[in-house]
Amino acid sequence: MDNNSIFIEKLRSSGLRPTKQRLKICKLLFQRKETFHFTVGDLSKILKHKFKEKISLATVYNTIHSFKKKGYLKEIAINSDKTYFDTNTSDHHHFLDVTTNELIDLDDKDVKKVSIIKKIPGKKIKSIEVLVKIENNN
Amino acid sequence: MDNNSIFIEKLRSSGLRPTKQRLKICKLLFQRKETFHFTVGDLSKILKHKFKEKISLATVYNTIHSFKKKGYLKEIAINSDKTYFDTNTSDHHHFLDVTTNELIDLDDKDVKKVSIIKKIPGKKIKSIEVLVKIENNN
DNA sequence: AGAGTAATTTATAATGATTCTAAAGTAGTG
DNA sequence: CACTACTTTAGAATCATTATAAATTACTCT
Ligand SMILES: [Mn+2]
Ligand SMILES: [Mn+2]
Ligand SMILES: [Zn+2]
Ligand SMILES: [Zn+2]
Repeated sequence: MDNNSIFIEKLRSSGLRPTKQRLKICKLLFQRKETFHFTVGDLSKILKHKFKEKISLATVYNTIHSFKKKGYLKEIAINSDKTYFDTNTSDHHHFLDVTTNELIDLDDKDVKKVSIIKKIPGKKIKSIEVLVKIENNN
Repeated sequence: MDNNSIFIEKLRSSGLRPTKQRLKICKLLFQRKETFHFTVGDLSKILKHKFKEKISLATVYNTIHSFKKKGYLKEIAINSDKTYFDTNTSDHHHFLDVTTNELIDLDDKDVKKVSIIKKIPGKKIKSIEVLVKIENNN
């Protein structure tokens, strides 16, 4: 699987040069079966362990912001302290395990259709997202 | 309405001394019909305008954190940039007007019961909250 | 009321995540 | 190869929040 050339194409097609830093970050973010939820700090640490050549923290920030702008990442707010990003860019629901602080995507079919009864004049609904906090039994 | 003595009682009963700073903050937060959503920065500015004697920013932070610990305030995460607090401490849903960044409480009866189909072994649901982003029609 | 104490307030410093800056390096173009 | 725009980078700046430590205040007990 030559994902690298896929990433090169992906970057080029959105006007971003496929630098080695961006390609490494692509590999880390987009070569997964599961959705990845992370902070820039997390990501920077993982990059440090995974690759020999250092990527500066500023570059990680720059890259994540470009990717967000291009629609490859979504910013999510579950905790006021840290900024989280999500490789699943669709509107979707989450489990948040409050004991581990882990986020898990919920599929649309895992939640019965949410319907909002109240209307606000002059406003329309843009998205509906559910956050389900979970904790250990007993 | 001598709310002041009510607040004094409320504070005393939870082991907090009713200082003049805390009483002013109580007035600002809890003498409202509508739920109040705010940041500590917001609150500090309002206090500055409303009262002649200055309350130091450190005290505002201290007070808000004590109030949260005592269960009089709830912290909510809707934006990664800022920490918001909510005078409605129950689990509840929100409209977020993305054009004005304004938060509006949704009553339970404004949202059809949300039911989560997926289960995670060993975990139980602690809360379910819906965030509905709204924007201008047209 | 006055003394003793523990809680509180406060100015200020420290922290830590994020953003900014400006210089050096690199990719695409011809 | 040369040119230019884009990108990376180290380090500084920013800003919200937290920590510190000294001064003040509230409560308790005589
Ligand atoms: Mn938090
Ligand atoms: Mn944000
Ligand atoms: Zn997600
Ligand atoms: Zn609310």
